[in-house]
Amino acid sequence: MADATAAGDGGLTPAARRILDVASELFYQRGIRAVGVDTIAAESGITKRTLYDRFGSKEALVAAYLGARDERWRAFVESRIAAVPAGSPARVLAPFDALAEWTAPPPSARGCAFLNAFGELPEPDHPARAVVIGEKTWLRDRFRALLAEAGAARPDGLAVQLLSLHEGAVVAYSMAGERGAAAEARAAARVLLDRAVAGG
Amino acid sequence: MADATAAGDGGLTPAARRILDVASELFYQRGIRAVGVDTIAAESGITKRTLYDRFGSKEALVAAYLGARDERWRAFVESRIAAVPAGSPARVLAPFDALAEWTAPPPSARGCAFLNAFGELPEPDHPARAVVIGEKTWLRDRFRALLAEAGAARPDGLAVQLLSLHEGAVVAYSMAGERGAAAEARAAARVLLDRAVAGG
DNA sequence: AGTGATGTTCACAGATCAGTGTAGTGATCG
DNA sequence: CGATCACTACACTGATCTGTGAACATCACT
Repeated sequence: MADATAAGDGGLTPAARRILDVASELFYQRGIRAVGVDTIAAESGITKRTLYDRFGSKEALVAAYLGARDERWRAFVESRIAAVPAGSPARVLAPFDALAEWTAPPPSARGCAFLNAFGELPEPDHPARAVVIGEKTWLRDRFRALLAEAGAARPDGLAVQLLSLHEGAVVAYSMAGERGAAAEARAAARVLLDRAVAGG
Repeated sequence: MADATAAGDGGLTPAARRILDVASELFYQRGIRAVGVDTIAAESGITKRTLYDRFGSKEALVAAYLGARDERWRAFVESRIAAVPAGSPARVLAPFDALAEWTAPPPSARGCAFLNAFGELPEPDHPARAVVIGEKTWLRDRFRALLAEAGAARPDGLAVQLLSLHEGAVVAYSMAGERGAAAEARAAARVLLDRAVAGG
């Protein structure tokens, strides 16, 4: 049971964990194509042989990086949704609270990892593509469900509007340096939501 | 006066023009780092020597690509702004009309070239970075000016909201496959605008 | 005829890329 | 004991990367 190689770490061996951690940071900060496997191996203090024994290819490592990030982000958003009492229309705005928290302290200025990966990996069959597309469609569907729950009018269209506000706020934050973008997006979302709930 | 090497083509020689056209298409479709100068030279039927004689470096070619695209895009937006009579609050929405037109026919699905470049080129001193950041800040400032012109309340904050809606619509379109994202974003922007002009 | 700009051809440098082959170490488990 | 697993060490392949050097052709203009 107290298996050192698995359990509690997503089934990753210690070396695989280090590789994934280091690769995640490097991919995010410098870009995916800009980081070579030699660099990842060197920075994580693990041999390239082990990297390939654990992940199989750079493509698969990239997919693992984005998959793990996706999982963390979804859990974070869900926690902020759960923090708002069910039945309250403000639940719809919870993803904006999560975003505000995420953009609060460090001006990392590297923006959305999924967006960056999307721009860098146009190959339709790249294993990471499904992950990045899944992340955006998940958020849209999440908005849609929350809107339906709140009894908002036209939940499909409004979900697209809220998704746009959310994604655009990340862009405004990272590219235009708008530190208050998440708060502004939330305020705009509230206006749209109020209208749709009150029956405008 | 009838100088064949300059005039009417941004001062580009015929070979430079071909290189820039081919490189622009390849950079946009496949990503900047994914396209080598050898490929650009081969596909444009021009030698690598000429490429370096005209542009100096790949970095500079990338900057030229984004600079030209920025210029075209700004002119396109300005033309749509000019199409709305001055004094009409709907002028503020003109960039959304431009976006709707741009996302209308082909599901190119490669999204915003500036966003993609931003994700791919984190180096702070890359000559293309100023261009991509300039594009986003320009649009924000344009929104701000149009809002001030329309007498909207809180033009600074609203400009960030409209910028977010605009940029997010591109993301929703390219990544989540939302073909109606531009129209939805425009509708949301109108709600926000009406409120700010009527004095909500 | 002379000059300068434009472009070609082709070889080459030096680095970096993803990925593999082989051999060996130490620990754990049945 | 023997097998398996996780990992190291290290050399190596073949491709691709950005960028350069040198010699030559073509054309326009003066």
